[in-house]
Amino acid sequence: MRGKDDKAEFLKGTLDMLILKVTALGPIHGYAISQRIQQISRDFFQVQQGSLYPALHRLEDRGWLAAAWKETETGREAKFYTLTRKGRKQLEAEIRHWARLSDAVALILRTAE
Amino acid sequence: MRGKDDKAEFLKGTLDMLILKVTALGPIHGYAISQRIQQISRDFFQVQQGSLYPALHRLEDRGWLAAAWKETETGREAKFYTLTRKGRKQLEAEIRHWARLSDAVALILRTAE
DNA sequence: TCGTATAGGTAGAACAACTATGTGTAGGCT
DNA sequence: AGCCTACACATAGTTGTTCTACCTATACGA
Repeated sequence: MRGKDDKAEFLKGTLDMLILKVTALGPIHGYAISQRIQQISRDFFQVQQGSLYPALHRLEDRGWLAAAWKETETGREAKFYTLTRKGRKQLEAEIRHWARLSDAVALILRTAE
Repeated sequence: MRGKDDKAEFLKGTLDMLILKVTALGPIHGYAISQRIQQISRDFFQVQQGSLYPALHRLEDRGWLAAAWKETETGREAKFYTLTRKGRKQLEAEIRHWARLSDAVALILRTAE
């Protein structure tokens, strides 16, 4: 069941940016974040729970996300995460960095043999 | 001196692909690989020697690069690395993976707020 | 003679993501 | 009643890449 073709792992460092981006769309709880990332990426990314929750705590510790317990639409308790002002700045910085990085990679991959 | 604006670190996993790509252009020694990557990426990537040599040994161990001591144009002994057939396949796989991954990231970053 | 560039390398720390495992509720199937 | 899946949170321990910091040695120019 695992290892279908490629295992779609994250490049270390991208997960934080993607989580911040998804929370920028509105308050959302952890489990839904992983579903969203999977859906939007058309099943390319599958966020393991052992990656998700440590990442959320990390982002909260850094003051980029704020957490609060609320009820979901299905009546269950869940921790909803909101992007802080600091987190928004961080997200913008990470997006800029990603753009420059992927441009640099493209430059190298584009060099003819 | 370090930490000018962004420190241009590698996303873990990209360095191997970039090294393979540079060796695909022809036999080249380690030190020159790091120069090439820096030049082609317009100084975005700076390959530290503590990243470079472990990576080269890793790639050689996996059979993706073959090494041989030769003389440089300046008359010094250096280890020249050549991409093996297996390494070329690996490079192609990594490029495909990178394309899909950066597409998936773009999908998420593109979602409107 | 001293510093820089070239050329190779290792040791140890940091850190993120993974696998595996745990808790507990709710709902559906047999 | 028993079992499975989905939902929702979480931690422990391992793996692997990259980093900083350090080491050797040659060649060249100031």
